[in-house]
Amino acid sequence: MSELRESIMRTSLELFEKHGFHGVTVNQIVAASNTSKGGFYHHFQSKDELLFVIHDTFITYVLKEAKAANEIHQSPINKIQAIVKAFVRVFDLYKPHISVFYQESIYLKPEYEKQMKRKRDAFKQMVFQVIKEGQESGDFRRELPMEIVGMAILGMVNWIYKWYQRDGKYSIDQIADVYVDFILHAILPSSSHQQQVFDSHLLERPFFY
Amino acid sequence: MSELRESIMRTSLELFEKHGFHGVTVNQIVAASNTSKGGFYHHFQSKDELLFVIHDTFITYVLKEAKAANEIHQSPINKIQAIVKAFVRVFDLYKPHISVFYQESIYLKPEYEKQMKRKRDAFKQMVFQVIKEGQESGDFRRELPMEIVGMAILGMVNWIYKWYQRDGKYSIDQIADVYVDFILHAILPSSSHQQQVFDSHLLERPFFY
DNA sequence: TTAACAAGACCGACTGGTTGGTCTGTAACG
DNA sequence: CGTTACAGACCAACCAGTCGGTCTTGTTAA
Repeated sequence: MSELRESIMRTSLELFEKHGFHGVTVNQIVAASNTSKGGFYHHFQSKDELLFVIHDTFITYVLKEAKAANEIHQSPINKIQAIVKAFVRVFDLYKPHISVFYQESIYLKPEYEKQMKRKRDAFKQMVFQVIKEGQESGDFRRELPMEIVGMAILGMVNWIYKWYQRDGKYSIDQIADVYVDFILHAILPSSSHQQQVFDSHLLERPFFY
Repeated sequence: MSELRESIMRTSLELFEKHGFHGVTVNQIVAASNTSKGGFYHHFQSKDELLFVIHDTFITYVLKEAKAANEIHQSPINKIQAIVKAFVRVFDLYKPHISVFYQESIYLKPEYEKQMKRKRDAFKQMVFQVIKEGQESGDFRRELPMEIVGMAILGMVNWIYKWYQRDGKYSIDQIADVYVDFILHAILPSSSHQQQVFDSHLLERPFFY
């Protein structure tokens, strides 16, 4: 790919994360990328396209990871574990993308917005499906409505972009493990706790206990 | 207070929620509020002040509710239950405020931003404190780091603004009850589950079980 | 080897439209 | 008659996007 194109993306990502899409002008972007208006508009149709590309980069990755996690494992317990772990880890790789994604998605042009919605929904449906399977197989508690549990899980993970910092107190893997433990305790029947928790990777990696 | 001022706030809130702060011009606001530039700037110093007032209205309310819930109850279990319930219910009352709050807070002017941060932090600290108390008293599991658990809870609740709809499948009280159940299962020791769940209000209001 | 040409990459002054905010005027009210 | 509440024409700044032009790189043919 083009050197300059990559540079513009990296630079604008930082700027957008700090000041928001509307808080950054194209002139600022080209200045920070050591290029010009001409250079910018040679590689991007518009400022909006730049916003879209940022969105697409990250959501495409998440979707791919989730599909892989879903196919590799059989039981709902292992599936949800793998999806959550992969999902949480994404925040270490793509935090700037995600910040922009959630802060500015409202400003995507309709055509772009449609594409995003399709991919977002595909991911959401995968999570819902796993929970449903788990409830039907009896691995998960049946008392809790699948949709609310699903949104609770998506919410607690998505919110990570608001507070996670790479040099913070906890590593992304520690956070992922706590989240998995938290979620499994919440959705597994009480009787299977002991067993399940000890089966999980939490014992293999006793970071902070 | 002034009739017009309230009208402007209501109207702009709807517009901001739908199109974002930058997607709405002052002219659109005054048109939708049946007033004029003069009317607007008679009541607000700037468009930014309007954004601030929206933020402040909601966060002040949340803080008040949380303090009340915290003072009324003694045990960490009841406290966390009450705080979560109150917190979730806020999304029914103030969903537009909250949407704007989380989407556009990045654009607050520094002076406004400072005030917001103080109140947000105060709320966060209350949640952290309750979890800490619970872990120290042995009511909550001690294996999970308080900060991560706290952010998980804040995240799953905060995310509600992305999907909750008043005329949706589940009422705000149902959602609140599921969240409380979900959280308590996650943070209570396994042994106390049976007991706790039956103690909670979940049995008093068997909506959908 | 090199001159001629083409095409893509990049430059930056300029513009047209938009937008937050101001200012002068006026009507209602007490 | 002064003060508050509002109206609406106006303005200055800003900003995404354009456009004519230059520079670089690759290709072809003599």
